[in-house]
Amino acid sequence: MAPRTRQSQRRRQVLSRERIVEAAIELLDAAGEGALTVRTLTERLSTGSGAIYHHVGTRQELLESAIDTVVSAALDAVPTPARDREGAPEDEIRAVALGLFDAATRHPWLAAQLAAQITRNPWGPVTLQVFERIGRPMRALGVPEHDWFAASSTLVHYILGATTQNTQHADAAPVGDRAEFLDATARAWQDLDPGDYPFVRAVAGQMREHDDRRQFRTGIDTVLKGITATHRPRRRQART
Amino acid sequence: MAPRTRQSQRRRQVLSRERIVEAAIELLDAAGEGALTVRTLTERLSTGSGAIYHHVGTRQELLESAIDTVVSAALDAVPTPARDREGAPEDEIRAVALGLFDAATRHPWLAAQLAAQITRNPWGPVTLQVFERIGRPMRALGVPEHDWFAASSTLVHYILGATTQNTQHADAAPVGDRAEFLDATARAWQDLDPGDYPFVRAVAGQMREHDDRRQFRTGIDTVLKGITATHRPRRRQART
DNA sequence: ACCTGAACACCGTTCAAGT
DNA sequence: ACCTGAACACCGTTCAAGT
Repeated sequence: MAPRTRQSQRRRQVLSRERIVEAAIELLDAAGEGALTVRTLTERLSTGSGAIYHHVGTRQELLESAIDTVVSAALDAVPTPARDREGAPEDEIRAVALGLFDAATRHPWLAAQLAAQITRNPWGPVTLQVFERIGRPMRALGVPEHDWFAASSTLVHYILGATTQNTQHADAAPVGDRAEFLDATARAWQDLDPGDYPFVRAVAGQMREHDDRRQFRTGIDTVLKGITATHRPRRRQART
Repeated sequence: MAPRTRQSQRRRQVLSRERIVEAAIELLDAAGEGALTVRTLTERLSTGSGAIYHHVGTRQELLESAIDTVVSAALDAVPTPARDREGAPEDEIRAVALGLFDAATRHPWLAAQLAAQITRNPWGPVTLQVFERIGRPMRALGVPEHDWFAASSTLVHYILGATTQNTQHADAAPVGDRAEFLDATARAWQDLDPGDYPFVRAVAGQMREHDDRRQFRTGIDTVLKGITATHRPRRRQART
């Protein structure tokens, strides 16, 4: 029916690195890291494996591109405040951190992959971007220049650890039964030997009722407070 | 030469779950996660693959046992203080955290695997142990009971994030050239566009000279300070 | 019960060959 | 330049068969 001039369109456009990365993200979102396979990719894009390697280099590299794409989009969506207003630095750090947290929630594979990739290449483009967006507002927090790297590292490490821990189990479970999962865990905790695990037993109830995102927010606030308390000590510090 | 009565000894004892886990840890230590293969394991233990599956269930399970073994050993090596002495809770939390950090340094595969496994099964035996050892002293920090779970989570998340980020790249690089690696990274950072990455550029020098372990320690102190500052506010909190 | 090792169904990656 | 798809060298896991 349609004229022949745009024939390439029905056959799913031309292949390109972007289209491959896009398809990879869809596969990852649908079923986790294990679902990203060169063969699945060739089916979805109806090509041969060679075509993919022509554009992409390696599966690992493709995964990195997927991470980079998602993280960049998340960070770009966080607005940069116009000028340093009242209490602005804390607000921006919170916004960046929550932007990452929410991206990890939307893409359940992200946190684990991000953590793994950062260990593999600690200073790749993704880490760089995260550091820049966290570090820039941090400077307005009263931290002396020689502590900038340490303070921003602490924030970034907390963000990475918390998102990894909180975002859903990578491949397993149909996502919906989170409440059920927390409930089962809480019950298991309550059944622990009180001699061996008094603390875990005591917090089982809090664990069941906690809200991941809310807790992440208060965690960020705790770290921010630690940074400002260290560098703006009010009067002398209490001894004993 | 030796009498026949102990024939089993030369042929590397009998196979057991413990011996398999032990061999797995050796393989991991020697060459990272990729080196742990059922086939390599059968060669090292001179058996068939079926023998391994008879004892172990699955490769994933074996990996979890390896993690559990190493983490348990690290935590057990940290002494529990006799009674709550002066400033003891902070000291114990620091000791536990550093125990984990040092274990991750000795076993370069550990941090990444720990992070991955915790995402897979957030409340498995490993997480449980870590939480218990961190949470117990934390109670003496002045945190009200309804915040116990949140405060201990913040600590644990920071510990996991920082060890993951700081412990060497999993499989790559012969470990030795860390200084060289930091140097190359610092140079790359200094060459970044100052318009795009002013912060990262500014801290490149600090990055090169930083000491991972020392920085981890100050990170823990920052989080601890954040916790105590939140829950023991001196006078009223400064507004604006 | 404990072990053997061939066989199965998958991987990622390469490469001669086509257009 | 871009793509095809068979082939290669690996995986984890199973299972009939042995002791």
